[in-house]
Amino acid sequence: MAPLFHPSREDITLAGVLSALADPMRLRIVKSLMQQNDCMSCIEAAPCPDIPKSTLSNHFRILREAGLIQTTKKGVEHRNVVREADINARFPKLLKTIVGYAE
Amino acid sequence: MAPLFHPSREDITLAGVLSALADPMRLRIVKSLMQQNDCMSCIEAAPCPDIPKSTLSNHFRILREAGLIQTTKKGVEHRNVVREADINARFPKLLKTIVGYAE
DNA sequence: TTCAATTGTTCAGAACTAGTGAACTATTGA
DNA sequence: TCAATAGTTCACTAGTTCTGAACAATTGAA
Repeated sequence: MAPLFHPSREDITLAGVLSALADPMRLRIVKSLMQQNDCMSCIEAAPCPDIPKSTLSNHFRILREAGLIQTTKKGVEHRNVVREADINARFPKLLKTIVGYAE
Repeated sequence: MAPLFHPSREDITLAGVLSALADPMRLRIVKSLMQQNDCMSCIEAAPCPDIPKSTLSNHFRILREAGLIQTTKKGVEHRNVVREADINARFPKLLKTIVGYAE
């Protein structure tokens, strides 16, 4: 399987971050990942259980390619964590401000 | 002609604001409107002169419907201004943080 | 080893959205 | 009355998103 793509810190763009977070489901995923202070599988981080997994997989790909999350394979599941340091280095306070308004 | 639609302050959503600002052209429009401290016509606020006017009109509609700008007719042109007070009331610091990172 | 269960990706088609030229409306000034 | 200007609306095309189905990888049990 092709390795999962993650942009380097410098390649994280404002437009990419904003459009990734503009989707309510993705914003809730990021919020729960940040609250967890730990890695979560895609299913654990999903905001509700009845989302088709192809849809969920797509949302995680968008978050990953925007540079918002880091995904590593661990056994059968993918562990996800928010790249807070990278986002904060690039756009200080942006992530906290936006996620703070997430329901 | 139908009057231009503007959402009330309470109807401004985070997702609407983020997806409106996720487009680089719209973000630049908002930034130049904020720097101007005055109303601007659509053409004045456009980031470059060769944008088709239907495209420009569409971007202004999206900004308007997201609650980011207030548009009023004045003679032959439309004067636009950012609804800073409304956005700040709804999502304090959000606008300034995002626009601060606009190129 | 083999098989089933679990987690997630990829593919393809349907539904939706965005960009744009052309036609249109409204206002102004000559 | 006519031309010029500023925007909107329409229709078409191109591209994106959502989703079910098929697939791949890992694990644990028989």
